[in-house]
Amino acid sequence: MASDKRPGSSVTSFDVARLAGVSRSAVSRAFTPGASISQDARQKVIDAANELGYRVNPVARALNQRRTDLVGMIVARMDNPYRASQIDALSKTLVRNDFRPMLFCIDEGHGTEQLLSMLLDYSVSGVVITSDAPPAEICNECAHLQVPLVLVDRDDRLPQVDRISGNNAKGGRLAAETLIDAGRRKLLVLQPETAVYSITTRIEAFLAAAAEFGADVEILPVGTHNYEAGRQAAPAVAARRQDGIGIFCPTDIVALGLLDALRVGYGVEIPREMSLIGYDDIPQSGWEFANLTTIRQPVDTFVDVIVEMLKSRIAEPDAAQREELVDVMLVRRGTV
Amino acid sequence: MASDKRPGSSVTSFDVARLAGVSRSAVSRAFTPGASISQDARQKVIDAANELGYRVNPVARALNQRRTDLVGMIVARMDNPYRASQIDALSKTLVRNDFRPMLFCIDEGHGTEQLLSMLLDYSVSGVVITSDAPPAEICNECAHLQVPLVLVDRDDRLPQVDRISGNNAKGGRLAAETLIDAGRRKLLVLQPETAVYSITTRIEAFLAAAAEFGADVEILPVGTHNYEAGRQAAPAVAARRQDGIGIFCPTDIVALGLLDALRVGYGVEIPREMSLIGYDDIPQSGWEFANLTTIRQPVDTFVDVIVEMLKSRIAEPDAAQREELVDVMLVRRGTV
DNA sequence: GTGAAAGCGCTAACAC
DNA sequence: GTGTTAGCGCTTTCAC
Repeated sequence: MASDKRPGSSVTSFDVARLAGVSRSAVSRAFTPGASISQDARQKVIDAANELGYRVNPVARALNQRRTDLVGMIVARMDNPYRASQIDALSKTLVRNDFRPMLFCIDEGHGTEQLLSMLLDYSVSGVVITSDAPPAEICNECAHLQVPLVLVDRDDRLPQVDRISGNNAKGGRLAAETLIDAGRRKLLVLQPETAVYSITTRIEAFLAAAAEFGADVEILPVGTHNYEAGRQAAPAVAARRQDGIGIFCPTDIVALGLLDALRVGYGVEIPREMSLIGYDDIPQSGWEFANLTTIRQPVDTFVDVIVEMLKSRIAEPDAAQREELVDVMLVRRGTV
Repeated sequence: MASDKRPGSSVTSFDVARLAGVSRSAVSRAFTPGASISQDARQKVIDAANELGYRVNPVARALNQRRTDLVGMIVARMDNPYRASQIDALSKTLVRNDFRPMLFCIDEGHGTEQLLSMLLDYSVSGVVITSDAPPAEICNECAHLQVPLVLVDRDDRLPQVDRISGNNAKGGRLAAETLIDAGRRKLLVLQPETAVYSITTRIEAFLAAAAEFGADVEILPVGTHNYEAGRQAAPAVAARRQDGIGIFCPTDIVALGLLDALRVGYGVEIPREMSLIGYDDIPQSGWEFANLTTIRQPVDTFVDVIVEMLKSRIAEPDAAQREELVDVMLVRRGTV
């Protein structure tokens, strides 16, 4: 039988100790993995705790361990469904691993300072930055204070700051190969001016592969990476509909804007007149209107690795910086 | 000059007190709005604190106030862009109001028990439930433990549990009026089997208004409320293309699935052959392929009210239950 | 392996 | 107003 009285109420380790006939230290030890306590004592404590509905108070524990179970997630561009799905998965995985996710959404490096204090003041167990433009200042601060930090799709290389990204190099090359396999010899790549590490890497790999295959590549700058940016590129792209081009958009959301505007606004037939490939495999890419061929980044693997990294660094704060690459795969649909 | 030494480090109220030449209580008071302290003393404390880079330790504070600044956000269906935008906005607004958002994503009432403990153990300042199927058990627990709770688009009526929803009644009626104004006399509404309060209310209002205007209405059940459900309804809807129907989808994401499948799979011309109206105004509804007429729920107003409710209830835990309705508006695009 | 005692950093009563 | 005194509930030396 569990808690009989107001649950979550003020039953303390003291109460449990008394009922179990042990000291408060014993209670503490019973709930501390790896603590030095006899099997017998532990069982008595557990029983008493169950009877009283006791659970250790994480706030009190945090106060003297100077560490909470909180993990800060810093994220920008939540309007990109890919980000939303990352956060969704990450939140669930953190909880499964006994962490408590805090969510900080930012607008491109805005409100950073306040955020920084917040995280540090709460002595979080770790921080995950999944943001295009996270202030380097936070990264440095965390590294400095020994707060485990995982950077997602970022290229900052700081000692003891772990990194994870999709295999952008492979993805970029895959995109080029796919377009070339489809017979496209003239290639076009949309490059957001606000391009960040992951996108830049994809594009570089794309260019390298294109060069290798002897294909022509042109770069078309676009404002940023969202639907609107892709849409606005449509006139320039439509102007080249005679060329039988193959287009690479380093983010699905941009590809979708372009694709949509191309078809609706210009009646361009894809893939008859041109081929298009995106990156991320967001749900919308599978929608009928889009049916976009793209490169999938497996979100679940991402988050599993993130949490694993967090845990290892908590265990070994001084371990060498780690860097993981998550495999990507081609998702063939109808635009190539 | 701010923190000069390791910031966020172990500078305590004691250090500040010494430097300012006051007691630790004075320091505490200086950082407690409304506390009884002289302007002079406060200033001395503030100065000393700045010099030392002191910030009150929220964990320690939480321990004896038995309340943190944490607010739990419980959310399901994060894959719906409307939800993602709500969370994005809510997270930002909470931070602006000195709360710290924790995010718990759930899969339709899964993993609830663990979640409940979490929130209570951390003595959160409040909980916001933006989830189609949040376990009533959590609601009861919170109400019982005096944890401020705001229900978004839910109909559970518990004492001291505040509620907020869009004006679904107005929205449903608006949808009907819009369709009828466009000359549609035969109406069709897609009703998810998993329909929840907000959706049910919209549909009821829609039906009532339709009846009032003497229009025919048929209800088409669909599995749930996501893109796929809308898509699967396409054959049944396409079968009625001769009838010049006006369709109401109580959620944009469903409308988009239907619309997309109708056009791509059946070549249905909208709004020539039929009219379609959605609900939520998610970004994708403004995309070229969709250009969906819909009912907008202003996310910013939503979150402002949510946070305001949280604050008032923290101030007055025993106040009467409140219920707010956020106004909605018609967004005319091209599907009606 | 176990208990006693001493905090973690802060706030809340209570005198003054 | 202000300082003193006690805790908040837990973990952690340190003896045993």
